[in-house]
Amino acid sequence: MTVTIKDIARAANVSFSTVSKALNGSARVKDSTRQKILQIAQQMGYHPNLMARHLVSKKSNTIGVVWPNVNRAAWSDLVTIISHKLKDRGYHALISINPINSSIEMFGRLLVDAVLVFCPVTGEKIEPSPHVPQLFYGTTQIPGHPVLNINRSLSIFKAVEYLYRMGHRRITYICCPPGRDPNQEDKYNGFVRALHQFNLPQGEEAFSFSDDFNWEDGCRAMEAVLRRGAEGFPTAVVCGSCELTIGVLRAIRRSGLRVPDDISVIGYDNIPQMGSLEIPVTAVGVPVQVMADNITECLLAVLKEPQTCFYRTLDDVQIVERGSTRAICPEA
Amino acid sequence: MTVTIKDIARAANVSFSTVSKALNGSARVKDSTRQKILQIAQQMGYHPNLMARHLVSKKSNTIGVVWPNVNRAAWSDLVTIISHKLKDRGYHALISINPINSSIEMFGRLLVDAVLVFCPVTGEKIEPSPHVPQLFYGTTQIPGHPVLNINRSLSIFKAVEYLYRMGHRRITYICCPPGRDPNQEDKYNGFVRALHQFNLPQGEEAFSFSDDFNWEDGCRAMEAVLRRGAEGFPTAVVCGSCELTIGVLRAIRRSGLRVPDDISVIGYDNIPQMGSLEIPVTAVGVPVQVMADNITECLLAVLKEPQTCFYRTLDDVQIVERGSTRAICPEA
DNA sequence: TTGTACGCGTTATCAG
DNA sequence: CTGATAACGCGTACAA
Repeated sequence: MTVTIKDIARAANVSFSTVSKALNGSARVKDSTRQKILQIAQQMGYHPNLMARHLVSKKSNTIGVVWPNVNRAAWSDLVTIISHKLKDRGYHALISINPINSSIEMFGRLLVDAVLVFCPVTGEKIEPSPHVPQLFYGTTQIPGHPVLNINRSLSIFKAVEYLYRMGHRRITYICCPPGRDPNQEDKYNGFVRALHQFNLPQGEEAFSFSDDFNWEDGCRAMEAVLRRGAEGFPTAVVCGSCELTIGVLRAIRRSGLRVPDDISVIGYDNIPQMGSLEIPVTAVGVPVQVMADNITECLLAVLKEPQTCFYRTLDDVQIVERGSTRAICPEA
Repeated sequence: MTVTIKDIARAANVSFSTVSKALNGSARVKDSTRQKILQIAQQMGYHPNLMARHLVSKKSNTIGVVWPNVNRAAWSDLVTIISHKLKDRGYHALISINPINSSIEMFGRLLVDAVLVFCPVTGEKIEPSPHVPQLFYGTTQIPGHPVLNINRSLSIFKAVEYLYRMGHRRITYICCPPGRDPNQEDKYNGFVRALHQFNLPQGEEAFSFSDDFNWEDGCRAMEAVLRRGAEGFPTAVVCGSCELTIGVLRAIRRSGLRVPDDISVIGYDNIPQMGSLEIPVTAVGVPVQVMADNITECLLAVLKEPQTCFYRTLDDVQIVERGSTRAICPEA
């Protein structure tokens, strides 16, 4: 059925090892022979059998990407860019959206050259595989393994700083509560740190926690804020994610208020989608392109140096202004 | 480094072929031996090498999914469900978001058991691989290969029918023009057929074509409609995709009109996201779950019968009402 | 320049 | 019940 180098060898009247050499561009083949072999391979529709090749060469030019939740908008761009970049480097990215450990296990068996794991905020405890170099993204330290993360704390801090400089003094943070997972802890800490730094009110009115990360949760959290009445009413809100921002905008619109005239909104997650919401939203965070670059480079580094172990955060936080915030005169 | 059945054999003082049998649950192994082997394998951290296994068994329990555009919301749910369903059937889905032909080629080499190809509306000509069973989804017929598609024409027809029954007589279709690709042709035909069937005005005012499928395109197309003034103004619009619907809603809101009081909106693409837009939108189309079920079954059928060739459309069109349309009194 | 022999990790077939 | 042995398709020393 499938055509192998032996078939080609037979057709070309040479040994199959000569075929192998010719196909792999070894110099030790006469040019005329190579031409003939290449041509025959072509017309017979030869495809190298990756399995067999890998079995002997320990190289598949393939990288496994574990991506447990496809739907998170923030990551679909990221994965796309990374996939392209890897392709430029000669690797083909294979994505699995099955549960983390099952995917790692599968990739381990498949003998991909390396695995990139996008760690979801919630969920199963990660069990690294000893059989393949892995890079983890978006989680806390994993002993013995390289981890890349983004500095969420700094992002949120800069968001508050930005609002503060525009004159805002009553700012509310809308996100999942800090206890939920380390990433939320991190963001929360950044917010609290900023409150201290700029001497802003730190009471209950500075927070509205959502139950989860769906837009409905953001909507509810914002509605709670709007119900607080004049004394607790902020002049600006910081949203902890793109999805939450959608809900926040929706709640504000439904209440009859307008962004940014009545209330300023700034969102976490520096992804293009922030510009496509019902109102384009100014966002803070590490740009997707920067993330993709760093992840790809790290991955290739890990590939070369399988034993490396580090915990590195990306601190290249940037603000993209889209007009969802307004400068105001701070009240005396 | 990696532990193989030979290592286990050595540790257990048996031959490697006995290990293989024990691991694969052959009945021809003494129970005590099996227990011992299993235990040793466990504690040595044995992982079967898929490559080697495949090399001999011609089976990888792996299915390649070619998914060229990750960002299309409609498909992310679909892929997720399919991945889960395949997992239940003992297959692990591997996704590639690289260009179609490159991905097919890669999967062909990797020797996945079958390939599912989501064909993007635009783009490269598809070159099926002779080395692996393939199922194509969402495109026109491909000679010699099984293709599954959805009946877009019927969906759009039913959307118009639905609006007609509610009393609407001036309905505008917002989508990419029919010449663009067969899928748009199909939708367009459904709309035109409905206009005929229900004797509705078929002039220019019944159409507003978008340049592309981004929400901005939908927005512009709807703005064009709104500029037409009273005589060309429809009481309802049919949107050709989820993304376009987002833009249409936005244009309507910006113009100060309200849905459904001033204008009814119905969207194509029966996906949950339609309920999460700024206004929940009534949508028509084959439900994602139905699509996933059919695709999975077809895929497994193709897997068993690699030579099958068919072109089948899914006609199970359903309307999910979300209150974005309003019954009106047709003017005499 | 070309061909031979071997091994990669596994399953399957047969003989013991 | 268990153990040799061949095969899967390929790359690579090494021999010719």
